[in-house]
Amino acid sequence: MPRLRFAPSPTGFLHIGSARTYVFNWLYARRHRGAMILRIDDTDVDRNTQASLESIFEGLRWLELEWDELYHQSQRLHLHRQLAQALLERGVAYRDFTPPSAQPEEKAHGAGPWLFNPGMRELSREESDRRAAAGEPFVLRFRVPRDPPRILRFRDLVYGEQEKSTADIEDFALLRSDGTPTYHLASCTDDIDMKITHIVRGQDHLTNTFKHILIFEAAGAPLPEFAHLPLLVAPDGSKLSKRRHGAVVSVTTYRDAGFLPHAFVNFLCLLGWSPKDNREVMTRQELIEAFSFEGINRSNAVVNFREDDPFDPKAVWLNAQHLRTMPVRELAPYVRRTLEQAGVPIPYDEERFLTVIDVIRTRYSMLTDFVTRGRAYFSEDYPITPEAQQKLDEPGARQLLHELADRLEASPEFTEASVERDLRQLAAERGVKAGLIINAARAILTGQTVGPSAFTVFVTLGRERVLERLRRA
RNA sequence: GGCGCUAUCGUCUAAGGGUUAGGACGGAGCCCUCUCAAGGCUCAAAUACGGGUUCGAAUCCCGUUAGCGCUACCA
Repeated sequence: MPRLRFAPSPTGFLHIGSARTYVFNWLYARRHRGAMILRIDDTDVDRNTQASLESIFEGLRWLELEWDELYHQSQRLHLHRQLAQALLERGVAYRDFTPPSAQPEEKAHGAGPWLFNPGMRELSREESDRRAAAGEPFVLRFRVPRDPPRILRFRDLVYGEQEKSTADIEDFALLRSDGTPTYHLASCTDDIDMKITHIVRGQDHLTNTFKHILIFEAAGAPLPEFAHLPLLVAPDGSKLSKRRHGAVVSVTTYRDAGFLPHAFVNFLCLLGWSPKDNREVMTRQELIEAFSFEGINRSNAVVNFREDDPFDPKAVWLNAQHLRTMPVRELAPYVRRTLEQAGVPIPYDEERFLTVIDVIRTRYSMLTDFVTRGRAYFSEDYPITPEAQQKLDEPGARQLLHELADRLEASPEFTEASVERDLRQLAAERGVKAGLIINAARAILTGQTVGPSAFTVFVTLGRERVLERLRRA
């Protein structure tokens, strides 16, 4: 059974790129009936924050992609140290007593890459033990094979055959001088211990993978499959960052803007992945069934936002598609929650509520549209736009609306057909175009000049509210 | 600097030796129409550049350029 993991470090809010990584992991896990593991990689105590941790859970819960197991790396430090100790004992790791941050600028223009600190690889075990026992601080480094170097290879599920010489890999740190594990050590230790079968992560880890292979080998553990994902970038090709690009990179921004979690997931999937059959609007189940690493492409994907419009037009379009086509019964709870949060009343029983949603959702693209553009369908307290005001101010319009109210009240029925008949008859008798009354009616009934068919609006609102509003005109 | 990855319409992508290089979003237009959407139809829009291999290259190879990643006691 496949075991996948998503391992965010709680050093910032949940990033849209991280969310996509989670989605791909989840999709593969579900597709192959595997386990989805959420592991909080909180080994960098200086940068971890509680707010960030909460943002991750909040964001992931909103996506509605549940995980099966949860771990905190900080509670597993003993395992990391255990492996570090074993590697030291076996001689594949060594202590480096060089003080930190000696020459930061020398590296910048240096001719070759830094590989290790001189003298430290050759320290005898006795001297190393003695200095450590004396309390001298050290970092534990991996002794990367050098004489002769080795060619490391693996087959990435997305990027294909990869190889790199150990001559180009520095003796990376395993343990910091305060004894805490670095990312490489902690991550590999846990991946081994949790029996992770597929490591699916950002392409920024592609070259790190060689270090990880070294650790896996040294630990005597079988290699998992690796699949690296192209990165999400800003329109100028730079990587997405909160500082430069603001709220667009945070998943809570999409939630607050009225995206359906499901549509957002759909959008994320389309960034760097394709089912290759031209399908785009897909349900969760369709995504699960269609997902495979072969469909992932290898170049970075641009999230197409702008200063004045923070959302990728395709994301908005996808949201509209889902909003309009998903079973109305599934949509209703989201609409209800959105209205409740905005303090808008819902004067309907469940069935009527569904009908109203079904009528108005055909022109909406965001959940928030229900509280803004759809306000008049729920509340008596709705604004009249200037355009709508104009329709009402047409000569004779108000008088006609009042007359219409009387006729509708007297009419034996109140259906789309009957309302249309009554209205058109009134227009004919008064010698005006039906459009005049229709547009004025929509204006007073909804506060807007745009929306569903006016006759549908009449019936949707119900006779009582219609009469009251027409007479108020 | 070293090592690695990538390059198809503005954006997301399909085509992986033979297609008028396909679809979608966005844009323009037409139809429909009580408005606005939706829907239908149409248009504009791409293989980074230079070499090679081949009867034939977006596709394979080399180079250039550009972007990105790694090169930390961050992850």
